[in-house]
Amino acid sequence: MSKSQVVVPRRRVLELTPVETVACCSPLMQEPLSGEAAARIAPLLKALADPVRLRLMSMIASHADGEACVCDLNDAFDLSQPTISHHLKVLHEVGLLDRSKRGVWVYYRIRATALADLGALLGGLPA
Amino acid sequence: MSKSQVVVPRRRVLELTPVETVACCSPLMQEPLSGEAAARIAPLLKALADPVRLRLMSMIASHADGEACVCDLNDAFDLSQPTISHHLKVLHEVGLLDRSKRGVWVYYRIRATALADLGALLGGLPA
DNA sequence: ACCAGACATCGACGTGTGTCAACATAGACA
DNA sequence: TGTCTATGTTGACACACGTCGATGTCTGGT
Repeated sequence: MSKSQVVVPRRRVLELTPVETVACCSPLMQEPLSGEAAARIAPLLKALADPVRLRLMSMIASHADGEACVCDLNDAFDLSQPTISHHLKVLHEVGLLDRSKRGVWVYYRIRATALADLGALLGGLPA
Repeated sequence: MSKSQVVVPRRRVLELTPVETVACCSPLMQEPLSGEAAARIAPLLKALADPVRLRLMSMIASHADGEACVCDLNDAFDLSQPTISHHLKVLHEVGLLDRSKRGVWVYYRIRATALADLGALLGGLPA
């Protein structure tokens, strides 16, 4: 469990992808969400709220090394390459996927903390 | 395949709200999601992937007794009554909210297991 | 029976979203 | 240089979605 993954330190004040701003919030059930908090979290859920993107996340996450090449993902769906590229972009823009280019190939990797934070927010991780 | 997509995870054969069919699935990261699994889960996330509905869930959940009257919810937003009613319907239809009418008033209640299952699915909580 | 209040439903409008074909870009290699 | 392959981008389309005003449906009280 010591795999190299970028992982962010605790304290940041920078402009970050939306997912970075979620970890702060208490579980959904504890107290009413502010309008701003809801506006920050909703895009993350919206990014996941698509069957194709859900499968993409799942395929990337369960892939060896936790990353997957676009070429592999393309073949797994009966959709055009631009469509897959679009979905990956959506997931990347909200901060759920990291993107790294090696040679001609592009690899996507899930941000472990992102899903964990979202899950905790919904399920109320007992900790 | 043969029937409609009833797909019983365990023993249940009833017609159930979509949320009932989620609990069976292993965390997102464990193995690639099947097309059908993704198609079942996505609507749940889509229901939550809206700032207003997120706040509605949060307000209901954090309310005393875990339920809230529509009249209270209406006042908390700067939206028309039909709009709130619509959002509540969406959440109810996917099985995230229970609905009970007492007198003239309608009360909505969170399905605790629903959010927990979703959270576990995303965050990997091994419940 | 009637009226008033609490919610739901309907129809319509503007906007957002998933998808594709066509095109653009960027490495690798001869 | 030029060509091939892997991805991203653009423009366009149909469809879904959030919102509203108007209307319908209950229920309780007068």
